[in-house]
Amino acid sequence: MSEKPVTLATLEQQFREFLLANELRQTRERFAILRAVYETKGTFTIEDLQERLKEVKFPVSTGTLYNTALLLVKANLLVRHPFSSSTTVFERVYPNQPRAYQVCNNCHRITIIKGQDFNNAIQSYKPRQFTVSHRISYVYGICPKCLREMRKKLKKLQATHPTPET
Amino acid sequence: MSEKPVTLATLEQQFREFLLANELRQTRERFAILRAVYETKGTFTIEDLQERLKEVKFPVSTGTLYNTALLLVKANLLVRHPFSSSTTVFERVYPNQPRAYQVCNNCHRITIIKGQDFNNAIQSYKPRQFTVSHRISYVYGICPKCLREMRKKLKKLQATHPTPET
DNA sequence: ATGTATGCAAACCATTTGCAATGAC
DNA sequence: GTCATTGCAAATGGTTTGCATACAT
Repeated sequence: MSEKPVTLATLEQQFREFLLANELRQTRERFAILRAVYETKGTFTIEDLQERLKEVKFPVSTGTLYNTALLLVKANLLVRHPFSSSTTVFERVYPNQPRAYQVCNNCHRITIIKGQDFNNAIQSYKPRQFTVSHRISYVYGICPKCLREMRKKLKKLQATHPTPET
Repeated sequence: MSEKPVTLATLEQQFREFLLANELRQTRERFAILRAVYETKGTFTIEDLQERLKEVKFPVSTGTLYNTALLLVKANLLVRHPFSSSTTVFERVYPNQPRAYQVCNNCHRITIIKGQDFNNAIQSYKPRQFTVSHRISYVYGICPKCLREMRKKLKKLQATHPTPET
């Protein structure tokens, strides 16, 4: 399957086409932000991005960052994750390889699922009418560590208030 | 496969066990909120929930709503969606049937994917070590309507600034 | 030249927090 | 009776907005 690790040039081209199609301008800021997104491994917040851009000597204002993040999401180059409640968590899109995240609802630890079989299964869905850009899956549950802790607590409590059944 | 439409009683039981295991109290508010979540079809915000609870004559304060929403997420009874930027969008968990959403990044229209084949594919992933509660997938892309509009615009622009290639 | 995008700082509003009062245990 | 939970209202801070300036077209 298509599995080549997308280059920055490809993403820039994609962004350029998007801007063109929507009659938006190709500014230095927008491409600097795209590059920063591309170069950031893993998830990040707007604040992280702003810091990164300062580091590479291309500081961008907060307003512009929010505005551009919105554009990048529309251009299918950036995803918003459902993690955290206060600050929005973003991550760049990996068009060729669908991503799956395992999320522990108790400790909020997040793991990227590697298994190719799972990813292939997700890839297999081909909707009519809808032009797919990328796919993201979340598997929610409890991680082993938290499960152990919860069981321990439950046992302790059952010792205090024993139930008639078993 | 397991496909029975979960009853409120089951969810209450699950919540009760969660509260017990975490040494949290079983208050009227918490169960009223669980019921409101259960009875709300589709996605909703905290504000929506608060309105709903007012309607059923069980008004709950904002702080409590946020607090309980967090607990319900931890208890695997509620999911947070990655939609919208300002207000968080929630939806109740459907433990037996994995959910998939088709999201248009341009107009933000969201469709629930029905196809059983896709859902079965997602179900097939069985991680070792991790206790799965539920699975959610998002297929991002462009809906037919937006695609048509973008193509129209592109064509119009190409007429104005013709490129040498084709 | 024209008008959109940026920077800056103020405004907004969803979410969080603190404290006194309530109610689960 | 004890202490977590609630309600209320104020504080917080992520996100949005408005306007003058810069720059892509």
